Amino acid sequence: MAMMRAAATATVTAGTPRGLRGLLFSTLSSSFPFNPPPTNQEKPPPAEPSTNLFVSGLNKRTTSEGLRDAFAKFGEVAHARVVTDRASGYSKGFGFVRYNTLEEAAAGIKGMDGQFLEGWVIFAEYARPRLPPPPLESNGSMYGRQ
DNA sequence: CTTGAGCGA
Repeated sequence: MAMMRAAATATVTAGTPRGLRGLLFSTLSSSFPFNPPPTNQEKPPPAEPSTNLFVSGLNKRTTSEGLRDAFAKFGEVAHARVVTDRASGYSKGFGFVRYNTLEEAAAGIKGMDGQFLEGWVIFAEYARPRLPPPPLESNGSMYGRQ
């Protein structure tokens, strides 16, 4: 009795890894060849063209002046601002740069995107409009509307 | 380090 069990266990244990591995590999290879990623990873443009530029990856010590000076090489910078938390006064690590024309903005993005600034690689792309104001309707604010 | 806030001219 004992030898039967031992023989069976040994046989199964010895043959399991190879058999399973070969089977799985074969199945996976047939089902998933080196095809391109099945995930529909679309790559839409960063944002619609705008004169406002969003720059991220800034160093904590980088200031609006540094941004303006860095982007002024590709066009006239109408406005440059590094976002900082006014509550604590700490830099959030990103900023915004506005040009007067879309051509300058595009030049600034293509010229500064992926470049190093203050020791950090920065990313530049078109910025989106700021957070929209909430409808904010509540009792007391309405004076007979609705 | 990845989407900002200000109001005095």
